[in-house]
Amino acid sequence: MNGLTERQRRVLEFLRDYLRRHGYPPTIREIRTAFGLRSNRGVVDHLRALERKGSIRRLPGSSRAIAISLPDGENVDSAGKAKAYPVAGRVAAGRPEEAIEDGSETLLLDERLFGGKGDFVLEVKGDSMAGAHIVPGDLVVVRKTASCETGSLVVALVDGEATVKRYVRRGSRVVLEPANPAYSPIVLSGGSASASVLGTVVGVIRRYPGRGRAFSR
Amino acid sequence: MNGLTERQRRVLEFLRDYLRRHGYPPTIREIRTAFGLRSNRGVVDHLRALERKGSIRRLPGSSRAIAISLPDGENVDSAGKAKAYPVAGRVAAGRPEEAIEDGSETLLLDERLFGGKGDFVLEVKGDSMAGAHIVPGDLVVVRKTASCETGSLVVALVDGEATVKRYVRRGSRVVLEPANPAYSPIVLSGGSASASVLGTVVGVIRRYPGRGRAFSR
DNA sequence: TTGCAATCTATACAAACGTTTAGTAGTATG
DNA sequence: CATACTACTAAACGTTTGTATAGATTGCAA
Repeated sequence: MNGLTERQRRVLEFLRDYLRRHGYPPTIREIRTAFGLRSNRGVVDHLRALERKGSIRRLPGSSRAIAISLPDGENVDSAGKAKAYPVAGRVAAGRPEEAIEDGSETLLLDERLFGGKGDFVLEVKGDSMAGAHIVPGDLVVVRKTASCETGSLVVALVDGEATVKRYVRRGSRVVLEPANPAYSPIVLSGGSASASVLGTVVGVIRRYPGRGRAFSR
Repeated sequence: MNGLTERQRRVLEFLRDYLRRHGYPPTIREIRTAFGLRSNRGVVDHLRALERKGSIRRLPGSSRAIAISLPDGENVDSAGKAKAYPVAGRVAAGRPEEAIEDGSETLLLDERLFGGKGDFVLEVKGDSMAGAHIVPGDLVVVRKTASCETGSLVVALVDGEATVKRYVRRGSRVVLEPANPAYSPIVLSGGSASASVLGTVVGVIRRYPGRGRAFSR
């Protein structure tokens, strides 16, 4: 289609990726390293080919001066933005929704980290998920998902309390298992509304005690 | 407002305009010429101010390495500020300092979370710290500290490799212990330079696999 | 077989580029 | 009144970076 060789296509892909991630194009040496080459010349050849075929434009003699035509309506946005996550409250401390409406706080995180819509943050209270390397005090990033995959961590509302559990399908049943043998699993019967899944855990943030940490609840 | 001065606002505007037009950011000398300045220093001051105020991010020492966070109003504001952490590379994959200079990426995190100076981010590779609830793929936030408290987690450079260990003082000796019995502890003899502590782990960020996660290394 | 294009190694060099030090002037802050 | 921040000049420094030269290797087509 483009008349590009496989190798050239890959180099172009790398250029686009780099630009998207960094906001500026790579140097020749960076490209060289990325492809494991030992000489600049290989890269120069590829760039020349790409320019000849119209995929890029270059400003000779100047660093990083590679203009890449991005596909579609993609922006040269790049720099990375922070996204504000509402901090809902403590897991096992009441309905998080209420806490969200309560407004209070938001947490800024790089949108590239989790980058979903309608995500929120909860602080973990109990140690029922220590087996899954989630400990009290951790902040979990929760995504309101319609469905859950088996084995994924979820935040569930059980008897009015929000807790972190592992979501497991056993035949026709759905079981919410803690990762700590000291706790007992919860069976989600189909019709009952005794427990509901609020969302999937997509991330964890842990802060170790120390000076200079201002964010606390 | 962003808290930018009129002059700084114009420089930022120029950066955006240049990027839109060329596809790559300008050099310092190009900015200088555009504003009719006679010294690089004026431009450097503006760029430093813009970076301090969160409008741009830079990769020190490298040409045209200015990442511009675009939409003006949508910037980091309101609740708090985001801080840019350099992503150094992988723990147990070479000297992180080199990786930082290598440039790569930065990660934006709420300054209230860890909020220190000279912090950087590493991706954990091995499972030597699973006992401390740090698993492969986790991002650790590292602070360059002069001294360490006993029992705290540190990133140490051992035989040219960066690894996460627990810092323990045993009488006159300092021992770097893994939290996984499969690995053996390392004794830091006073005079020897076989291992050095890069900094203290002040945070952990874990991302669970899923769609819509763009940030990967 | 010859020839060409693509891909790559190795080495070297000059220009481009970011950074620094030292210093000046204006303005706002407390 | 001192302190701090913005905005700039001037000159110099050291490195990054693109480019060039001289090859080698492979695959494919004339």
